[in-house]
Amino acid sequence: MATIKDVAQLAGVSFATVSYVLNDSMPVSEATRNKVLAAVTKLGYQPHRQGRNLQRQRTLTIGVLLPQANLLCEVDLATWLLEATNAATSAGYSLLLQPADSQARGDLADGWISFGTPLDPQLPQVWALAPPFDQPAVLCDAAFAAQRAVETLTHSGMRRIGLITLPRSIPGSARWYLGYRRALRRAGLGFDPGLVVEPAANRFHDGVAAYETLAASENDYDGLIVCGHQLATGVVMVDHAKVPVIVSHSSSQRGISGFRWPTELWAHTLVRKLLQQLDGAAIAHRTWLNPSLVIGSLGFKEDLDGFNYV
Amino acid sequence: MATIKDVAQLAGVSFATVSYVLNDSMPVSEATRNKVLAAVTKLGYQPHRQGRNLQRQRTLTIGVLLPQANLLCEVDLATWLLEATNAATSAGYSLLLQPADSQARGDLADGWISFGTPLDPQLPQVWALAPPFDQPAVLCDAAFAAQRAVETLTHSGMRRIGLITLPRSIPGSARWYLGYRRALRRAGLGFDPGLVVEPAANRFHDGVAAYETLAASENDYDGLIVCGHQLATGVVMVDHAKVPVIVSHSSSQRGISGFRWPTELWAHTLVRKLLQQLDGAAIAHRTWLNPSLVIGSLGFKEDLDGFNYV
DNA sequence: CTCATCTATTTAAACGTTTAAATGAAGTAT
DNA sequence: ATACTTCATTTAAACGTTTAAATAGATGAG
Repeated sequence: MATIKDVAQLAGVSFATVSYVLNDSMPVSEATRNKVLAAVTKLGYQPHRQGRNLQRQRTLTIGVLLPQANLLCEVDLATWLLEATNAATSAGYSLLLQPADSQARGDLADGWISFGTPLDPQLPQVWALAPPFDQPAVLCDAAFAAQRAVETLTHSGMRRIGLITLPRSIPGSARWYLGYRRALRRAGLGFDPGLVVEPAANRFHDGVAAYETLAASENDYDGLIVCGHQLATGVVMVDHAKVPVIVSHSSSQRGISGFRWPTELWAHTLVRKLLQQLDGAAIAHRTWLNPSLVIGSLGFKEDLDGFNYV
Repeated sequence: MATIKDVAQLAGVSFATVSYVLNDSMPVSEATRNKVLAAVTKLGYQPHRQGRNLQRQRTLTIGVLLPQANLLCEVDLATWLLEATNAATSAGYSLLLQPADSQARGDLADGWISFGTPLDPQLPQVWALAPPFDQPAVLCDAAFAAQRAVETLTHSGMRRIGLITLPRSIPGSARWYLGYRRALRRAGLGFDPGLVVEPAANRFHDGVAAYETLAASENDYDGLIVCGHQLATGVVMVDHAKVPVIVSHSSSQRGISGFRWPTELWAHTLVRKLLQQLDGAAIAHRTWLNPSLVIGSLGFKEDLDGFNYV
C-alpha cells in the first residue's frame, strides 16, 4: 500500500506538501498541486486511517451500540444497519458495531448511535442501556401511527375501535397506546378499556389469543388496530374480516391496511445529524419521523413504491 | 483518557516496560509488574487502538461486507450481525460494516467476512459480489435441510413428496433442490417434475399461488416441503392440512415442522475461524453447519430450547 | 541595493503505541 | 579482580499522518 511518502517522492515534494494538497489546509501552487495529484492517482494512494486518526484524533468511525435483545419493533434492524452504513460510507465514515453492554473505549469512534424508542416516563426502565452519550435522537413515531389509524377508521364512520397493543414490557408500546387515546379524545369519542387488549408477549399465538379474547367479550367493536408484526400475523390469520383492521406493519397480508416505516430515512437522518453534531453544529434534540399508512394494500414492497414518506 | 505514559509515570518506570507487562512480550520482574498493574487499574488505562495498530499493523477489526440486497434466506441478518459482534468483541475485536460495493482500503480491517451461499456452479452469477478475499467459508447447509425433510417424510411412509422451491434467482435455492433430489435418489424414489413448483418470487402470495398450482394439478402428493419464510407463510395460511408439511423455517405456525438455523453458531464459528486464520493457522476451507429439524413444534423459541445444534 | 513582506515549501514535532537495540546491574566463571 | 553472562530495564526508532514553526525565494518599497 502506497504511503504519503511514496506519493511525495514520486511528485518530488515533501510529504507535508502532499498532505496540504489533499486536505487543502495550506495554499499550494498550481504546479505542485498537479504534480501531487498526478502521483496520487498514479499510485492509487488512499490515506491510511489509523495514521491520520492518530494525529487528528478522529477515527472517521461511527459506533453503533447493539443491544442483546432487539428492541426495535417497528423497523427491520438489518435494513436499518445497511442504510446507516450507506449513509456513513458516503460521508467517508464507517460503522463500528459494539455490544451495548460492553465497555469499550469511547474514543473508538467519533460518535455513537443507538436506536429504539427513548423511555416514556410512564414506563419502567426497560431500555436499561440508556444512552450515556449525547446522540441526536431521531425517532419513528408510533403515536403518530396509532393516531392516524384511529383517524382513518373514525373518518369512515367507525365509533368503537378496538386496540390490540404491544405488551407493556416492550419499549415504545406506550406510544401506541398514547396515540390511540389522543386520537379518541380528539375525535370526541370516549375511551372504553374493554376495547383494549394487552397480549402477554409479542408473539404469533399471543395475537391469536388477544383476538379471541376481544371477540369473546361482549364489547362490540367496529374497527380494530393491531400493534406488532407477530401479533398482527396471528390476528390476521384468525380474523373473520367483519370489521376493518389496521395493523402496525403492512407486510404480507392481503387487503389489510398497515404502515410503512421510513427505515432508510431514519437511518440516514440519524447518521447525518450525528455528523453535523460532530462538526460542531447545534442540532435539534429530537426529530420525529412519521410512518405512512398504506390503505388496504396488498402489502408487498412493490405496492408501496408510490408512497412518500411523511 | 490515560495514555501509556501516564501509567509509566505513575508506576515510576519507562513506558516500554508498561507495554512489556501488558503484552508480556518481555520478562519483567514481579515487583515492577505489580507496580504497573496497580497503575493500570488505578488509571483505568485501556490501550489506544489507533496507536497500537499503527505499529502492529493490526486494526483489531473485522470487516463485514454488506450487500445492498440481503441475500440471506435462511437466517436473520440482524441476529447474525449481533452474534458476530459478540464473538468479535469477546476476542477483543470489533466489527466494521462496509457496503460490499464500496472500495475501502483493505487494511481498514484485519480480515473480512461476508455471508451467504457461495455460488452453485449451476446457478447464474447472482452473488455478484464474489468475495475477492480468502474468507473462511462457514455455511449453513440448505441441502442438508431438504434431505432431512425428505427423509423424515419417507420414514413416515410418504412416497410422493412435493416441493415448493425458492425461485432460482435466489442464491442458495439450488441447494434446496439438490438435497431434495439426493434424498429421493437415496430413498429409491423416482423424481417427478410435476411435484416441484418454482414460485415467481419469494413472497407471501407467490407461496399461495404455488400451493394452489400444486393442489390444482393432477399430481397427488402425500407430503410437502416448502422453502422460504415468506412462501411458507403463504402456504400455511391456505393449507388444508391434508398431508404433513415441512417448511424451511419453524417460525410461527402451529403444528408445522420446520428447521431451526444455527445463526449464533454460524456467526461465532465464522468469526473464530477468521481469527484463527489471522493468527496464521491453516483452517478448513469450508465448514458446513446443519440446521435442526423441529418436528411439529408450535414453532416458538421456547419450544426449541431443548434442541441442540448438529 | 538593502530591508521588510509575503508566499510556497520544507523541517520537525507530535499523536500512542510496539519493539529492536542499547544500557546497566547483577551474578558466575576464569 | 577481570571478563563474560544473564537478566531487567531504558532509549530510541518506527508506524502514517497532520500541523506548527522554520526556511527559502520572490516581490515591492525605501
